[in-house]
This record gives sequence, C-alpha cells and structure tokens, in this order.
Amino acid sequence: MTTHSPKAARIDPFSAVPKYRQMSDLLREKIERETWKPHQPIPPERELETLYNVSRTTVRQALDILVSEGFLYRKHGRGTFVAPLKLQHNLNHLTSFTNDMKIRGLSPGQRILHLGHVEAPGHIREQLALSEEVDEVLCIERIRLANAEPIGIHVAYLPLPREQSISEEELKNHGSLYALLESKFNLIYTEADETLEATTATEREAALLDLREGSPLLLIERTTFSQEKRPMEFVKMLYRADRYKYHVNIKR
Amino acid sequence: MTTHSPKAARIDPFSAVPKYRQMSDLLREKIERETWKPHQPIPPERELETLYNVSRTTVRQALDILVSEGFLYRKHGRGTFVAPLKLQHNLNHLTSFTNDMKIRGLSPGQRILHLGHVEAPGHIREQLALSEEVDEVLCIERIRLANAEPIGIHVAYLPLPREQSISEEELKNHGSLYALLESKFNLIYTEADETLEATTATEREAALLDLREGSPLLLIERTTFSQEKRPMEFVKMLYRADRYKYHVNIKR
DNA sequence: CAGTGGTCTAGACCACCGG
DNA sequence: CGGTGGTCTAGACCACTGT
Repeated sequence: MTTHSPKAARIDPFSAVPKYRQMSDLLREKIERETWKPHQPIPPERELETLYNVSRTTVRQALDILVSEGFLYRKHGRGTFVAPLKLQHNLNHLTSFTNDMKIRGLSPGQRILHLGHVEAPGHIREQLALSEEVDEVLCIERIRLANAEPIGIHVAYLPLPREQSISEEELKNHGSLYALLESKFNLIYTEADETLEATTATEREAALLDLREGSPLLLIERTTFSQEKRPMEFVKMLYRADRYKYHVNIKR
Repeated sequence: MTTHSPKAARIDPFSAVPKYRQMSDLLREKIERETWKPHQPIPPERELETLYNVSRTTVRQALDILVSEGFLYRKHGRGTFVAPLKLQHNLNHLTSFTNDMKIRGLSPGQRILHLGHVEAPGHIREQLALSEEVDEVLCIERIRLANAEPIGIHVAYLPLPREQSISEEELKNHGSLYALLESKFNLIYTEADETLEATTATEREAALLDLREGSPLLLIERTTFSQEKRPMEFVKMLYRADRYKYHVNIKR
C-alpha cells in the first residue's frame, strides 16, 4: 500500500502532459465506460479539486474541454452533468481525404490526372487572396478512390511558386497532400471554409466517376487556411452522391 | 481631465457584463476597425494586464474568445497576432430557417402542408432515441419560401405527446418553430448533427418546388439537441440546388 | 439558507523562440 | 539571454438554484 485516497489520485505532477489534459482524459474515460451515467451529476468542482489534488482553475480547465467536446453540460447553481453518449462522436474535425476515408473504414486511393502550374482563374485568385505579381498557381487534379472504386474528383489550387513545387512521386508517397505540405514547407492547416451544393454530373465527370450523365453529385468548395490564417489551398471536390455523405456538428 | 492613462482603461468593474467579455469586445473592435492591422502583434499579455487593469487570467480569458472566433492567433514564444479579416465571418451557428434567410438577405416564408401526430418510422425512432412506450410523434411538413418563391421542403418530427401539441395558428404566428418551442415548452436547442448529400427530385418534390423531375437537390438531415443533449427534433430538408448553398467553417 | 458554477486576483514557474 | 505564451496555485467574492 502506498496511499489510501478514496478513489482517484492518478495525476502525475511531473508528466510533460499538462494536469488539465490528464484530468480531462481520466474523466472522459469514466464517461465513455459509463462509470458515470448519462444525466448523473459529477462531483462538484471543489470536490474534484481535492480528489485529484489540483487547483480549481485546473479542474475548470479540464471540465471546459469536456463541455466543448459534448461530454458534459453545466447548469448554473445546479451542477455539472454527464451528457448522453452519441454513437457518432467527433466526426467533426477538418482532415485530409486520406484520413476521412480511414475514419469511415474505407481504403483511400488516388489517380493523378494532372499536376503542374497553371494561370489562376479569377474566382480562385480571389479565394487565395493572390497579390498582383502572382499569376500562376499549382494545380492538382485527382480521382479519389475508396476501396479502389472512384468516389470523387478533386481539383486543388495552391499558391506556390514554380520553384517550390511538388512532384508526382512525392504526392504518391505521402498519400495526403496536407502531410506533404507540412513536412516539405512547414505549411500547417488549422481551419477551412466550405460551401456545399448539389449538382449533376457532366459527361466528362460521369465518365471519370463511372456514372451516367445527370447523376447527382455533391459539390464541395473548400478554402483552407494556414496557422497565420492565410489561404493555402482552394479545392473543388465532386463526390458521387451514392457513395459519399457529409457529416457536421454545429453548435448554437 | 479625469485620468491620463496611456490609451485604454475603459473596463467598468461594476458592470454586470464580465470583465473578460468587455475586454474581448473592446479588442474585437480594434481588429475590425483595423486599428490593429492583420499579422501585427498585439501587446503582450502582461502589458494588457496593466493597460486594462485586470489580472492575467482575465486577459487570457478575453484572448481565448477572440482566438476561438478567429480574430487572433497565438505563436508560443513569439506573441499573439491579428488574423486577417475574412469577408464572410461567423455564418457558422446553428440557427432557424427564418434566421438563416434573414442573414442571407432574403425574406422567409412557409406553406404548411401537414401538421399532426403520426406513427414514427423506424429510423426516426432511432434518431430521436424514443423509448418503447412512445409510438407517436408530431410531424410538420412545410414548403419553405425565400422572397415568396419555394426554396425547400422541410419535414420535422418532434417527440411530443398528443397533449403537448402545436396548432397551425401558433406556428404561423411564430414563424420559427424553435422560437415557439422555447416560449411554449422551454425547449432550447444548443447543438445539432447534420448529414448532407446530393439527390434528385422525385415527381412530387419537383411539383412542390416548381422544378423538373430529376433536378438536383441538396438533402440535409438534422438531429437537434436540447440543453441536456436530448434529441428534440429530427428534420429532413430538401433544397433546390440553384437557390441554396450550405456554408460551414471547420477547425482542425 | 447552503451548495453549485461563474468570475477574478496576484502571484509563480515552465516551455519555446529569437537574437 | 530576455521576452513571449502555457500551466498552475490558493485563495476570494458573485450569481443562480433548490429547499
């Protein structure tokens, strides 16, 4: 026997992982294992303070995370309660196609149709906020595959000069364009604006996606932003309606 | 002359509005008026502490808000910087159709096709997490109008018993269903899961939306959650692709 | 009223970055 | 190295809820 604290005193004060993160992980586990049941109040903050041997600030930091993730909800003057578990949790982060497919349990793939610099069309210049001098952008057109079957067409435009380009080899080896941009140029995405609409397949699109002309397609246009909130990519994505649905969680 | 502090000391310590909220509002204004220019570093936290006469905790609380809203970005060891302004800011909250249309500068309207209790189909029972005993739900089918022209069809299912129902009159007078639910039942929405896909119009849908059969439609299925994270509504929304686009901002 | 979450203070030390 | 944001403490008082 070392200690005999009532239940939990498992926070390592010397760990590189911050205490509030350790604590939110521990509490999330209790919720996911249903040690704490839905709509049940969790111990008050001042009790968690002594249970985990941290300050109230740290307790609140940990709880804030779980509230924003939807695991807990608070009622002022009443307490903090366990939110009922949802089946599909947290399919809500910006991610690459490669990762998106893995989450869905599908095997991602691609066929590169085009890779090279092109003159930027007007509306793309706008989305990428290009300055006057720049007139060429890198364009990458790919068929996207899920379990080796075509699921969509991606056309991406990147504001990279000719000197800083990407080869087909590099793209094939990385799979995810975002992973390549991070390792090669230290370009890290943090956010994106997306516009979604329904459309129907043109003859060419139908041929590429193995569909009949006029079949429904989901069109997504995404502008991706780097850490400094600068546009780093504009992509036009066309998905087969029968093979791709888009999920999003929105808060008030 | 009353005081002669360098610039800003305009936080009212007696206000009912918390200091961190007052402070984030003041700073947001500086960014929107471009008093602080994009990518420029803002004063360090310890300086803001004395400038606004608050503690560092409060400074950080204010900055956290602006970071999450996308007005600022931080670089560890470097500083906190102004994010470039985006034209289309914050169209990202869960809201009613009525409010959605207003934001888009259109005049919302509706034609009620059906309002009454029905036996709940299986997949809707699931989405609403109905218990065994409940077998009827309130169903509301409406044509949605923008500037008096049909833009979509909404079919909503609400887990309300027959005794707690809604009349056509009430719905017409409130316009927004959510506003009515809040005022009548104290049901407040906080979150929703949405699934989007492309489809084509059936004969009936085409007739209702004044389209040709086979025209592209954006199909959105939404499950709305109350404060306690209980499902309070399931809606199937079908929008004319030529009149409705969906915008979303996602973070990593 | 007692108990809960919400706000706030004045400090401290750590981790990271650039010169 | 000095300056920045990141984490953390031990308090305090306020606002809201139920009994």
